[in-house]
Amino acid sequence: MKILCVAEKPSIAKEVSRILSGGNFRTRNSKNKYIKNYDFKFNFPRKGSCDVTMTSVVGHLTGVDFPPAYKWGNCIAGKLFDAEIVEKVMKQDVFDNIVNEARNSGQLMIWTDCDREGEYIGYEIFKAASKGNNRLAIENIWRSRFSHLERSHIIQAAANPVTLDLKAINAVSCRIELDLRVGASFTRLLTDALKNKSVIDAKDVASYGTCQFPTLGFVVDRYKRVKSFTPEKFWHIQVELAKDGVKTNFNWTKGHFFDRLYVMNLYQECLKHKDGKIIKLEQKRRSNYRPLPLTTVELQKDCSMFFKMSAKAALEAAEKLYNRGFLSYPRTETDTFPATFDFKGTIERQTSDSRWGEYASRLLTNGIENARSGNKNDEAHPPIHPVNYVNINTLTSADEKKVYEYVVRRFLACCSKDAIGQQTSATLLWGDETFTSSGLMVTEKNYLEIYTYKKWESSKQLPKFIQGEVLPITGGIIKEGKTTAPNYMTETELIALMDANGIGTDATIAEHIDKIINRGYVVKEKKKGEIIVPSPLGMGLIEGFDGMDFDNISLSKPFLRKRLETSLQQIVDGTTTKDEVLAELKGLYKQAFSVSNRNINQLVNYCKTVISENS
DNA sequence: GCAAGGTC
Repeated sequence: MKILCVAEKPSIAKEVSRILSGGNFRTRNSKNKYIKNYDFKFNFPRKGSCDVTMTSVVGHLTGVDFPPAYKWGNCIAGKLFDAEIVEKVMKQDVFDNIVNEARNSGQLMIWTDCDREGEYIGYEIFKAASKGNNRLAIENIWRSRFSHLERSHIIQAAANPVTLDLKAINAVSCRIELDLRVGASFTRLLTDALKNKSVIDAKDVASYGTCQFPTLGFVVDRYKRVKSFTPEKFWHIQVELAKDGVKTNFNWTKGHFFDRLYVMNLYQECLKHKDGKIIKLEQKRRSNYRPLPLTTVELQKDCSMFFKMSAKAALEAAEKLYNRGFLSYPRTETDTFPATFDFKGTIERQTSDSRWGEYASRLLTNGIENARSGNKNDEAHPPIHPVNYVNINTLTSADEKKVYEYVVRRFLACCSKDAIGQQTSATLLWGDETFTSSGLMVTEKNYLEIYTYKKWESSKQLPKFIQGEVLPITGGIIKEGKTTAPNYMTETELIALMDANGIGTDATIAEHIDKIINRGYVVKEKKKGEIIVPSPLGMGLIEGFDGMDFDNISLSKPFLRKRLETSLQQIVDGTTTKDEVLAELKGLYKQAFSVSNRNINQLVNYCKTVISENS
């Protein structure tokens, strides 16, 4: 019996082949330069000794589009909500390889990632394989379930296949259809209308996407909050006292008030007392936690914050390092290491480095701390970690140097002890009011020694107060402050917002940000750090849509996309169906489209006004 | 010329 195994990407095909064959496999090339076919023997408990060919695709095999009758210009944009959709092969050479290899195979086994998209890619592989071999039936397809590449886990997965999950496949096909219909119809509507009035160049496209616009919406929303902010004054009491020649400031436990007179009255009462009394002294042990295992989103947030690197550049650098075997797979949502993870071996490979090698050695001698466990798991990939050692001086790209060093330091930090400090705090009673002051002493830096990006330092120490002691107040004043505007959006914050609202995935968040930059909807600006602000066009589009009278929905906010995500999960869980979700969400977007279509001139004129006001 | 999702 011959069994054809197909993974989602070349690296998995190679590694699984190596494990199942015990290293004894033959490699054949395919027409695609990334894809190899591996032949070996393996004993499947259900079939006995089999000839296996293991190969892979490179992500999705097929894409969707409208038939020629619905080409841009051939029909009105609104028609696209109910137009026929055709599937097209995007990578013919990859597709052909599956067709060929399936011809004389008695069994197909899918080894794609254990997530929703992986299930759908499995279905695409099945369809390609059936082209070459019509004896393959979907209900007989083996689907392996594996979440990492540890040997015994892979052997287990090979022995215990399940069937393809049609519910997950339907969920993805629902997403694909909705994104295409909504994206294409709104993009054509916007582009044609804006071009018609010369708001955008003839060569430009004004795209709408279910992820692009909520992303743009976040940026516009923040920008408007900054611009419309009016500071408000507030008042509070601050006290200073001196002991042993050391002056210490105490802060009011009541915080601050916006009513000056009220604060004034309390202050007047305080002033009747010359002395204050230390009524409480406390010593607390403080921990500063080592970081969680690294996900893609965290990597991008940190690289943006620490190195001013765009999310896209960070992911690209990590991908290059992965392709040369230096880092593990860089697209992961998992922040927990598998129980079998080889921490010792991974740390040992870093001991020769001149920057962090000594620390790595010390960890090995003094004991590796168990990494913390987060609560995210994509069931497909482990957290990002260094695989093989590379001296960063030999890397040519500055981004790659930074990303590799960061991943190593982050990993070593994960295996280190938390930082420990002692916090001393004192409470002072002055008249009827209480005030506090505290000092921090970092006693053990631990992970902070290696994770140099983060600062947690000792503050000024408190003098040795004594419980109950009465000390003269050397300064008690009313201080005026004012509320400050929120800051402009940083890329780090934008990534966090998208992640929290389910806009995009670990693999696509960076692309969405990049896209709205390339469309000219937002720009990056240097202003004490890098910020992202909307362009007049981006402002105009969001405010234009927000000004329309939709029925309880918004085209610029993340709610609809989030609702889709929730519905997709319900399809997977079996509590609803693809048809129901499509009917509901397509209906909502279709309504919004017809309102937009009616008011498109208003939107265009509005964009025009905003642009001319800002030029 | 349109989307978002995989991956190289």
